Amino acid sequence: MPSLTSLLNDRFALALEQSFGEDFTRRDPVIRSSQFADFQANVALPLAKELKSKPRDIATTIVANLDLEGICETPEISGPGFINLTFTPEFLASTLNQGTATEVEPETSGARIVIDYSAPNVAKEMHVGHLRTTVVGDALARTHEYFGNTVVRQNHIGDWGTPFGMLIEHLLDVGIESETAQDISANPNAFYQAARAKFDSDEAFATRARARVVALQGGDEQTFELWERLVGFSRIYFNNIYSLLEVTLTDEDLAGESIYNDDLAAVCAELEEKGLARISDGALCVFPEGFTGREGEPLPLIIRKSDGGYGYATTDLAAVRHRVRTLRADRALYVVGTPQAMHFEMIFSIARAAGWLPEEVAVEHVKIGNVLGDDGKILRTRSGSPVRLAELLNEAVARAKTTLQESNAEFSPEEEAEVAQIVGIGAVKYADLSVAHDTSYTFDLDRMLAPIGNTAPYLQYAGARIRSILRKADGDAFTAAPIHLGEAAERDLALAILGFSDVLAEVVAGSTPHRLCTYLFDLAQSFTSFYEQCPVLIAESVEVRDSRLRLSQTVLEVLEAGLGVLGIRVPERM
RNA sequence: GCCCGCGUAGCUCAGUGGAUAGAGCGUCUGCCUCCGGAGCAGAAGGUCGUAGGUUCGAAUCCUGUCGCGGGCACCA
Repeated sequence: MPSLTSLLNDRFALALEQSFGEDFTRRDPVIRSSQFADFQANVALPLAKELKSKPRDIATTIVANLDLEGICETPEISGPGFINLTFTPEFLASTLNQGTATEVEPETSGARIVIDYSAPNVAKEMHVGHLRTTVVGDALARTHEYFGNTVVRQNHIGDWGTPFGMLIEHLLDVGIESETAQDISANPNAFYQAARAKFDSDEAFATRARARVVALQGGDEQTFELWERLVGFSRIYFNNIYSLLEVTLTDEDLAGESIYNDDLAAVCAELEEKGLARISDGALCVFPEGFTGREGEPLPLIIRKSDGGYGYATTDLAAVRHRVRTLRADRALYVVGTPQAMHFEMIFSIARAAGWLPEEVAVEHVKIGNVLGDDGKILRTRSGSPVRLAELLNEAVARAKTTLQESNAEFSPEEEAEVAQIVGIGAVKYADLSVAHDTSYTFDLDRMLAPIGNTAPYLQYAGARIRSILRKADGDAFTAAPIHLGEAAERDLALAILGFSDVLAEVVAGSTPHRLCTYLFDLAQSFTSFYEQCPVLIAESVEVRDSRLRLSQTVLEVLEAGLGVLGIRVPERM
């Protein structure tokens, strides 16, 4: 489906050239936002400075040269520099009749996008903090794929480093085949906390743990096998959560810290060779330009600790290198919490300086804001521990089920469970996606599951309603019928449908899934409004009925595609 | 102390230098003889923290200031 904004911008570029000469054809697009209702074009901005600010005259000149025959009503100058455009129903209808609304123009797609998201820790519980990076990252991955890009998912799990000494020793203590060990895959925190407690209180254990870290990093075979067992238990846990969340991550996407172990020495050596790293207080450090610490002194990124060990900074540098060199990224997204902002600025800056990150490769820290409790602090349970993700998701599904039971619809137990899953999980994911990813937001399960407002259930309900209509439509002869847009509500709905490709491109360009949420909510509202005003199945004629059926079906396609790239399903009934 | 981010309706949040700053929730008023009322139509509600500056035009850009959050040497 052609993008309405690019169509208009082409026409405007032509009019600008005819009005003021070639210099103005390569200006910024005139139409920037996709506010299709009361389409407004602002033409003053790119010209004001050169033309001594006579916006109304400029607009008049442009309108005189603007050819929108068959697309819009006569353009109207509605203020200084403002041109009002209204699409004709015929143009909208014929555009809809031409093709598929969910089709994407392949011009800008085809890039390789590496997306780093989720990143839980081995032998640790996932909490709400992981929820957002997982959900947002997965939505971005799906959106890029839908858009036609190749996505390489990277789940940068915490599977390496000092905690593994104590975890492995604890595993040996409780027995590799013991129930306690198996329990990691269901309840990892218990295991981790037990190991931690022993490490803090038992000096002999702590000594063993430290020795075990050395053995692990030194490549000791038996230690490595124990480590693999631990990771294996956790993998089961991760996959259970991912499956509950309906997230696309698989074992093939696992790219934990451990895989960079063999690169760390080389990373350090290369930085030293290039004169970027030097020893400071016994540690090998890089001092990237523009970063200062507490006393205004240059701030180091420590790439090799004074004890010879490596920290996460080195791992992240190795990861950048790997993503460009081996994974051949055109663009890399790091869907990671906001507190890491400075860390990644330093990493990216050093990677550029070291030549690992060429100019043409874009890297982006997609900052994930904190999830807060209603006290405005990071969400925790009453006892002060982070909220367990599994519990939270089960609660959402349980509440969705209760709502279903209170509704009029009759469900079989299987169907009820299925729909509760779709709605409950969809609600949580949508809540994470519908606010800008970098702002922190207040967690409120009741609001997420509300059937009204900008929530997943509202959108799903609109979809289920359309499905209900289509089920009763008795055949699909209407799919070949032409769409006519007689009513204002129909025209508004058509305009909403045609905004899909623009929004999708915007989400891909700016990593902003919440824009898609806003769009879909607006679309669903346009549909319910249309639904109230325009009878579909009981329309006055077969022609109108078929036209409206097809319009409804198109809305469903867009809703499903849009929610689909967000990782949310539309139930058959709810 | 320095750096980064935020401050928009009672609440939760959008807002890409453009018109009279928008949604949702909550509140209030209407609407089921009719395809699914988990809905729809409408109303009230704002000195965009604050003081300056740039601009034809500022919630948006710049400077100061107040408040909140986060970060700042061997954890990740």
